[in-house]
Order: sequence, then structure tokens, then C-alpha cells
Amino acid sequence: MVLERIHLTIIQEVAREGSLTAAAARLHLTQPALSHAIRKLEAQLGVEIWRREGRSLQPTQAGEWLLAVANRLLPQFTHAEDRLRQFATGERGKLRIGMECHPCYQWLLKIVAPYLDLWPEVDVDVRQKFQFGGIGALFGHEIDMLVTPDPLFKPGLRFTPVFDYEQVLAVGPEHRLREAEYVLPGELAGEVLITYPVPAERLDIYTQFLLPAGISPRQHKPIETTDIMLLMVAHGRGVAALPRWLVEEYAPRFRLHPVRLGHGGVAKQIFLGMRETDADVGYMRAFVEMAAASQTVA
Amino acid sequence: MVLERIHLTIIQEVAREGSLTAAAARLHLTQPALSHAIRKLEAQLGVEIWRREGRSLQPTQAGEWLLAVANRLLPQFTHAEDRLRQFATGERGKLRIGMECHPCYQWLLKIVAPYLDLWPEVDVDVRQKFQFGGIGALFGHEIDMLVTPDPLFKPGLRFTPVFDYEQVLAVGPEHRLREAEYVLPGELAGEVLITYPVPAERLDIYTQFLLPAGISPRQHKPIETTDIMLLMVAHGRGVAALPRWLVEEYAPRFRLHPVRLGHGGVAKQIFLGMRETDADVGYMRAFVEMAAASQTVA
DNA sequence: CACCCCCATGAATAAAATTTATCGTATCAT
DNA sequence: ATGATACGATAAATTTTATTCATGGGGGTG
Repeated sequence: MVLERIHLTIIQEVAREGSLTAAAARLHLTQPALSHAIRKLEAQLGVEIWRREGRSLQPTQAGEWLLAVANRLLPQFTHAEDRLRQFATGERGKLRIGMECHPCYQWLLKIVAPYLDLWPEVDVDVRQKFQFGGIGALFGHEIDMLVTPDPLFKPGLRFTPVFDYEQVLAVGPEHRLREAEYVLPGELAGEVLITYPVPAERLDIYTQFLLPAGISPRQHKPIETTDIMLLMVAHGRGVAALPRWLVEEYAPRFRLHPVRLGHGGVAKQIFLGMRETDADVGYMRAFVEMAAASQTVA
Repeated sequence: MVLERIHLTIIQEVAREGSLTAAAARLHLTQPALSHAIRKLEAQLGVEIWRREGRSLQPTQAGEWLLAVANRLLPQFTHAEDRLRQFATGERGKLRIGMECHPCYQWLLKIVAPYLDLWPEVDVDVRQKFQFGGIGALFGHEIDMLVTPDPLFKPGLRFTPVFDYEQVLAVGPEHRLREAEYVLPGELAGEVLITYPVPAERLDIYTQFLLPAGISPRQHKPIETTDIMLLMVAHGRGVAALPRWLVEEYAPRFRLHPVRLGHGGVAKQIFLGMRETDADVGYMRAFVEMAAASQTVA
């Protein structure tokens, strides 16, 4: 029992602030308090955590590694405390939702809005970046629910399909394909393809459309935000693969045209994933049920 | 900062021992020490952790949940301490290997034996049961390396194929199929199938052979250990799907016969999985390299 | 070179955890 | 019933631990 929560806190805060003194201030402690605490830890483990170089602290390899541990474990402590206080006050909590599906954000907002009204005691937090991917974030208790098009049916996780949609090609008002019934892979060989900045193997337009046909677009432009992406498409700077409902929603404003991908189109499903141990948490069930119900309404 | 490591330790130990007094003894503390610690925590969070029923403690919902947190976080603390001490002594460590592949155990032993000689400062631990599956155990830092036939190419994980083999049907010396060149799914409809006790979707004989043909065996017997399984097969109590190399290794002792599954046979690969953050740990690299090299030798 | 900033150290002090001692109560055998 | 026993709660005493205060050393910097 040598390594304690306080040590992790100190290490994290020093990494954040850059100095013991600054970290001490943020933790409402004095500088010697931290100095003593860490030196005791170093003595007990026989490891240096920082190398004292001049007046600044350079983390050693062990220090770097311990920082990673701190970043992983500390949020779990604070979340555990929150969750325990929730037990005191009945059904109240925080639902941490992770997103692995850029355009789903619009859809998610439509679910979250009425959910917040129905569950006034539940806070919702949405996160998008995960060091170990969405699945890793679920297993690592970084998030409680995952919105993803790639479910993983593994022990310990539960995925529920909540939304079917068709992935289409969005083209601008001057585009030669704007009235086409469908588009074939070869017809994209000369196009500029705009996508979200994720690896190609996570993009359906590649995995389900271009790659099987052995086609590459003329150019590939990654864009972060949906609005800018659609703006680019509307102004003839390229084409993008997006959900049909999203293209149709933006069509009046941006003058976009959806074109089916291939003869049969590309069908997609969005899943909500959660840990099985959370299966009986009331406000989490409710979210999945609301999301699933939105399907029939929409 | 109300929830501390000691609280988790107490909760875990009380759940293990069933009483405060017994837990106190194991922790080299007195009973009032634990009593005070937990009551303070309860006061600070406003939650009851145990309901005092007579002379025994019944965990509340919050208590149950906190126990799960303890079981998840405490091993990470002890492992972090171990790992930090390793930094002090150079290349020394503990390699926690998880197995999702029953018959691989024999193969693993052949890798571990020379590895222990080459890396005398590294301890190896092998585990087989995981609440959230092998992938979850990797993400949750329960294990450092996973032996599995089902890799998952997700950000944060790295899988390396280390072993190709053919899955065959093992039959006994009196079996009608013992000299057959191959067996078709329909021919197993009247057989007793012996497998390891895992869900059918994790058994290749189902997913790659029986299910596609819509066939079910006459009976399905789960058996834990390879030796007993082979004994059952050798004595005509059923058939089992196993790696060819394993069947051939046991053949002289048990008088077993391998039969190819289908015309083309069922090809399998074993992968070693690890977290990308561990990619540059010397003794872990070395293990993967040794495992991959064993392929060419065997 | 003087000043500032930052960390280390040791002693003093404040805070905390732990023990000791004791009580109340449920359980069980007789 | 009832006494023995096991268990947890509690309060006060004590020990241990954490934190602060006061101070010193050293490396940058104007």
C-alpha cells in the first residue's frame, strides 16, 4: 500500500502545471507537502519519478508511465464518487456518451433533447476522442455508452441497433451526377472525395464501395466539421459520403443532392453499446429505449 | 478526495472474508480501524455501503457497485507498484498472459519454457477467465498479452499472427471415420460432439462448419480439460474439433485419428494481442518475436 | 551580481488514522 | 430460557502520518 490516490493526483497536476509550486497551489497544499509525498514514494519504490534538472522537473521513464496510470485511474475515482452520491439521491447520474460516428452527432442531439426533459436529474456528456478507440473507452470506464456503426459482440458488452439509414453520395448543385439514380465506383475515380479525418478502414465509402472495386478517388480531403464539409460539396469542391437523412436535412440550405451508392445502395446501422454490468441502470435503459423508439417515429 | 485506496481494499477484503473482524486481521489492522474508515466514507458520500443486519453486513446496491470498482482498480494499483519497482531494476517484469484459446495452452508452454531461460528476470503469469473477455482484460489492464484466434484490429491494440494450424476432427480408434480423408457437416448429425465449455459462437466447428450447413450434432458435451476430452474421444464417447498438431501429438498415447473438416479443411491462426503503449517494452517485444519464430521451427 | 524562482530539507505542528477499552446485540448451543 | 460467543459501534487515548513553517541551495535571468 505505498501508491495512493494522492500520488497520482500530484503527478497529474505537476504534469499539467509544470512545477511543484504551481501544482501545490491548485491542490490547496504547500510545495513541501508535495515534495515530501513524492520523495517518500520514490524511496519506497526505489524509483526516481522526476529528474531534478536545474529548477524544473523532467519526468523519468517511470514518471511518464505513472502519469499514464494517473490519467487512467483518477477519472475513475471521481466518477466512482459521483456515482456513489447518485445512490444517495435516487436516480440521478451522469451519462457519458462516446461517439465513433461523426454525422451521428445531429441524430444524437435529437435524442438527447427530449431525454434531458424526461430525466431532469441525469446529466449527459458527449466525448469524441479516445486513445484506445470507443470500445477501449467503454472497457476502461471512460464512457458509459458508445454510439458507433461498428458493434462488437463480445462478452461484457451489449450492442443494440437503434437507427437504420442509407449512406449516399452528396453532390453539389452543378455536379454532373446530381440527377443520377445511382453512382458506380468507377465514376468516382476522377472526383475529390471529402471525408471525416479517420483511417480509411473506418470509412464505409472505402470499405463497402471503392476498395471492393479497386478504385481510388482523384484526391482525398479530410475535413473535421459537417457544416464545412457540406459547404465544400455545395460549392463544387468535391463529393462526400453521408447519411441520406443528413443530406436531405441540409439540402434546402446548401442545395445538395443525394445519390445512391451502387445499384442496391449502402445500408448502415447505428448501434448503442454499453457494458453489461450497466444493463439494469434505469436511466441508461431509458436512453437506449428512447433511441430505439426514435427509429419508428423518424 | 474522499474515496481512497484503503476504502477499496477494505470493501474487497470484507466481501472476501464476510466480516469486518476477519478482514481486519488479514489487513493487519483492528476491527474499529475499518469500522471508522468506512463510516467516515459513508458520512462523506451520504451513502450506506452495508446494511447492518444482525451481526453480519449485507452490502447495499452502492456497496455491490463499489466492490466492482475495487475489483477493477486494486489490481491496477498493485501492478503499477510492481511495474515501478521494475523500472528500478532494469529489464525485469511480470508478463501477464491471457488465453482465449483452450488448446493453445500446450503451444504456449513451448514458448514460455525457453522464454523463461532467456529472460530470467521476467515472471510469466497465465490467466484464463475474464469477466469482459480477453479484449476487455487487455483494455482494463488485467493482462498485458492475449493469446486468441479472434484478433480485433482496433486503435490502441496490436495483434500479431504467430501460429497457423489446421482445425481437424479428432476421432477414436474404432470410429467409422478414422480413415476418412475428410468429413462433411451432415456426417456429424448423429455424433456426440465434445468441446470446451464456451459459447457456440466461439467454437470454429460451429461457426465455420456446422452452422453454415444448418447441422447440429446429436449431443453436445462440454469438457474442461484437454486430456479428459481426448480420453473421451479415444474411448468412443464422442468426437472433438482440435488443432491438428495437438491431435497428432497425443495420437500415440491415445490412439486418435485426425480427420479434415470439409474438402478444404478449416484453417486457423493464433494471434498475440497487446496494447500499443506496451509496444516498446523489451521483454514484451521479445515474447512476440519468440512466438513468431516458433512458427518456422515447428 | 543581485534577484527571482524553484525545489529540498528538517523541525515543529496539525491532522489523521489506529488502537484500546467497552458496550449492545444477534446467534447458537445447551 | 440462558449463558457463551461472535460481531459491530462508539468514545477516548494514542500513535502515526501528513502538512506547514522556516530556511537553505542552486540555477537561470535582467
